[in-house]
Amino acid sequence: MAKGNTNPDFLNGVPELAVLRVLFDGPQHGYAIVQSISKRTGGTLQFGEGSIYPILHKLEQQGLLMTRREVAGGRERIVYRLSKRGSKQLEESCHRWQNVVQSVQALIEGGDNGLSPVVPAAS
Amino acid sequence: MAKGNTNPDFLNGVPELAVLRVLFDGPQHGYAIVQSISKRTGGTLQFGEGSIYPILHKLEQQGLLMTRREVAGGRERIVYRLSKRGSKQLEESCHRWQNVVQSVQALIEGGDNGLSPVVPAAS
DNA sequence: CGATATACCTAAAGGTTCAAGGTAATGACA
DNA sequence: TGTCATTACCTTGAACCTTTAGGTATATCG
Repeated sequence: MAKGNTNPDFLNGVPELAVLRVLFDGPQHGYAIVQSISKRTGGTLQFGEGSIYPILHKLEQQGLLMTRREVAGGRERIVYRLSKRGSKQLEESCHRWQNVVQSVQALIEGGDNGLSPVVPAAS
Repeated sequence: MAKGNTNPDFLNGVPELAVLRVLFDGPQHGYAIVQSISKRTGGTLQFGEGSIYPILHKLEQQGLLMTRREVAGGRERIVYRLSKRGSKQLEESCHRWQNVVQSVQALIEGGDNGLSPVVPAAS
């Protein structure tokens, strides 16, 4: 049954970053966030609701998101909006992300240029 | 305790990739691998031995690494070398990594410009 | 009414990484 | 000789995150 393949490739912390980023462009409710992410990445990044909602709740608890109840068409929806601290966190997360990308890139590409090989054998 | 906050997030599957990449440049033993990674990334990526050894064992079990016992200075060391399948896996991992990077980048940068919405504004 | 899409939420499961410890052998030093 | 620091290898326990797969409820359309 549930194959439970958890953290697939290199996505870790990415859903959280995605949520923050999407909300940066304007308030949305959970269901819409899920689809915005998919839409924005051309379907490459598809996080299910089961991944997003827990994050939404966590971020709200941390004060990074504000919520507001809205009624649209008789349906109640919870609209999430980025707080000031949320914006800050987004910036920080982006920064860390770039940092990781750079490091990994250096690792991948930084093959045999310049660096001296590990030859301790002297004595 | 807890997973601490030493290393930022976004590192999932990265240690594995790092191990494969480092070994691509030549056989090494575990301890050296740990330090090679740190050295190559200028200390940005520092995975402890507790992270690396389990990966080493897993990769060996999967046939991606070959081992050879060596005796250097009376000490026995286990030297790991990339297998053919390991090389293939490295290439594939790099590819997936680039893929994720692209997607996230699109998400971060692709605010509301450029991409055509799904609804091409009829009438 | 029944089916579908929207909207929200939770539980169980599984894999990953981390910190922190443990064991040994060597070489240096006094 | 004894001890210290370093190298090398290994294991454990906890905590974390994401996913799958459900569960609930309302509105709209045929």
